[in-house]
Amino acid sequence: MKTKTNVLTPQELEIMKVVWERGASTVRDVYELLRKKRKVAYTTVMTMMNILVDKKHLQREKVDGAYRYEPTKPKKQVVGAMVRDFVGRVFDGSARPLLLQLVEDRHLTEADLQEIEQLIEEKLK
Amino acid sequence: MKTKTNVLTPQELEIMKVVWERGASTVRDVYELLRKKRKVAYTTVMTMMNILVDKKHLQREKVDGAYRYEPTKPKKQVVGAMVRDFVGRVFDGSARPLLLQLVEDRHLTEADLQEIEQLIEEKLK
DNA sequence: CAATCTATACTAAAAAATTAGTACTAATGA
DNA sequence: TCATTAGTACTAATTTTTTAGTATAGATTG
Repeated sequence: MKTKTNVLTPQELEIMKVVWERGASTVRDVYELLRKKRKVAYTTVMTMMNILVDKKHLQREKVDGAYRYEPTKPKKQVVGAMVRDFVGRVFDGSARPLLLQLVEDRHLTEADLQEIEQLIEEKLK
Repeated sequence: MKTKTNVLTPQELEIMKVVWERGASTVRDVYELLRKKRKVAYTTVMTMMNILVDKKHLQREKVDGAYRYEPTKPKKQVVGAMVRDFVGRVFDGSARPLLLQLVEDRHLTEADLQEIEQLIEEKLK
């Protein structure tokens, strides 16, 4: 079975976020955490994690009888790919309109804006 | 059939982009355009456009026998919602890390950066 | 050791997304 | 007017995503 995009689906992302945060984890670890937020079956989490192994987002190894899953790629890299995919699809690949939207769109505090400004100045230097 | 997210799927977005660009369009209009880029059946486009009517992204009216479909909401608004959804899912709702990524991530020309800086300055004033 | 619990494999099914075929109707052009 | 074509309705298949049940093998404990 071939996947169309190499980008994480929402549920896959949800699990990856847990594993990035916790580091190497068992299905149970992830299950317990997700369970706090919503109803989900243990086996569902396992299926998802195994799909993520298929997709090379996780790798697993047996430690003391139980499998431990860990990310194959750092979060930054995967999220970066997701951002590029999103910018590609929604803004035809140009980040500028997205930037403009974000800056306009009052989702940022003054401190945020100042930090961005700083960064831009550094870049422009 | 209930949809989980109210956000456009990739294929839906592809069609919406055409209709936002062209304004009120027939299935054939959209079909011809998409066809230039990839193989797709006329009826596929129609199905998608009717799904988009169900989802209230398009509305249609009969003009001279043929249906013409037009967006119910401006592109900016829908894309804004997509950005918010994305930021919510990927960055837990905070736009700042996305901004930082984009600014760092060499997808921007110097001119882009200057424009953003301008905007930020205005905002901060 | 038998009962129980845990992790995993195997299986599968519902829901959503994507794609498209077939048949019917209305317009049109010869 | 009749054959052809364009538009539409109706229907449905395939793929992907999401969710989860059942069975089994190994560990655990009373």
